[in-house]
Amino acid sequence: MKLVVGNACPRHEIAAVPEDCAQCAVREIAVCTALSGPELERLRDIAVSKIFEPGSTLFAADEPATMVGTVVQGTIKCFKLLPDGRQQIVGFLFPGDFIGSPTQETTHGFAEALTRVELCLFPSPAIQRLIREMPNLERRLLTLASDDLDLAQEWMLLLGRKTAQERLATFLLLLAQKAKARGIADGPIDLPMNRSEIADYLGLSLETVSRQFSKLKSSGHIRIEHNNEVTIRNLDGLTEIAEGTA
Amino acid sequence: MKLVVGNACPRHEIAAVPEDCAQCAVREIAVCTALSGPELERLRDIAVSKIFEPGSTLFAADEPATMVGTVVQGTIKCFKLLPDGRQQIVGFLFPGDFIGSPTQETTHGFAEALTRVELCLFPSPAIQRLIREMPNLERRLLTLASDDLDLAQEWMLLLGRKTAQERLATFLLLLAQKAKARGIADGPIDLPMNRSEIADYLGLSLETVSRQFSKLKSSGHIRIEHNNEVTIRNLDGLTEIAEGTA
DNA sequence: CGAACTGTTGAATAAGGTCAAACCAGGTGG
DNA sequence: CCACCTGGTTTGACCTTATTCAACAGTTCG
Repeated sequence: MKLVVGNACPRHEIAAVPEDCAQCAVREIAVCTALSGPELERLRDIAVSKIFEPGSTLFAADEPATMVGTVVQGTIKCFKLLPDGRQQIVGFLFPGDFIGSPTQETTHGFAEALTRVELCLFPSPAIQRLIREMPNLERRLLTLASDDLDLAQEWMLLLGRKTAQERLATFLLLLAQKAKARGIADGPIDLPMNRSEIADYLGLSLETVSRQFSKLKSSGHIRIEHNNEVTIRNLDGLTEIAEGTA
Repeated sequence: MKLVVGNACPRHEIAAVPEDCAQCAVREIAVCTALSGPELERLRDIAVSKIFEPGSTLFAADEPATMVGTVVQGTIKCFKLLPDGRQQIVGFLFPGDFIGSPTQETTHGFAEALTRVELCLFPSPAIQRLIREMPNLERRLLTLASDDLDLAQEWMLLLGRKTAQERLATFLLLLAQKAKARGIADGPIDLPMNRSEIADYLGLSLETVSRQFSKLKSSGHIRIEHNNEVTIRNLDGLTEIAEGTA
């Protein structure tokens, strides 16, 4: 596996790259779970590891799509922009998530690192060749795309029809669920994004997000520590709020 | 190709089914464009034609996903519901569009016919077998899923960040664009859905949709006939409104 | 300590929702 | 033929929710 350092990454930040997929932190949950043996080796052979510092841009909209890959470490926000600067975050990506679309020629949105991010990248021409030759890989990508589509549609329901309170509750439950999928034990949920970014994900203003946090806190549904660690104290109650059945 | 009639379809409504894909109205734009010759024949062999009357349900949420297919005629709304009845339409499907996800075991939303709908359906087990054997088909499905995902994210931007006026303008431009893709010449756009359904797609109330129609009408951007035929009189202006640059 | 940042809270405002009445076709039946 | 109904739509008046603007608090870091 080759090692490349992102533009925004100072020399001294280069991380050690695992030679062996078996030791990879996200081996069990990323795209590569679809592969094993020689197929996995072929994928590893085209992989490039790249580090991005917090705040750095992974790609902008309407550029040629040169890379797709797996998030190994850190959190990414994917978003769309309106000409006047209004922003809608369409998804946060965590370790194990796949970034980029292997079928699209150009990017259709922006991606930015919220924390220090390590990516396991696959250059487009190479991955497209592999997809052709490895049906397992293509099936996995189709499954991922379908799941992403379903999540996006669930979010359309949230953005189109839910109240501010319901949106925040849904968001916290989603984070909890995603953390669980990554094998992170119950306990405080880490919020690698700030209030403004949560607002841009939920289609709200940052003040409204803050107010809704306060409400959930004072109603005893959650506890907040250091502004970026949330503990769910009443899962059922929070679920009812999220679904509008409270 | 077998012929099956949907529950809601009285006997006398059975339509003639084309024996030959070459004569199919959506041959040039549907999934099947990825295939030809013997592959196309194999797909046709598992296909089942089914008619749905306006208002009938194609499938509900959280059912086993037994079918996927192509819309041959008519318009479908796909939507999500909240327990209290709030509805978000996540997409309208027109002739040539693909419905259903071949990878998902259960449905994740509802689908309902807005007009008389003719579907060219592929039963799940059979299509999954074909996908395994025909990489062209799988690649096409991956492309479709990626495109759907992008549209869904574009809609998240609309639902999260656009004003009522911008939403309606964007909606009309989308319909015009989709009509064009189906090879329908410029000219009045047909609205097979009512104001309430447009509202449920745009995350608005039906009254707000109506008011925004009136505004676009009196500002000369559009003309409306019979409440369901819209002519765009100022494409550039409408585009500027849709993007928030007006 | 003070600057810069992020988050919280309050007051005023605006956008869109809700409720209700009027409108306008397209049918139905006297 | 025309009055009447009916469903969808439009329009108006009022209300609610979330936004905007603004002040303030808590942290972090030089």
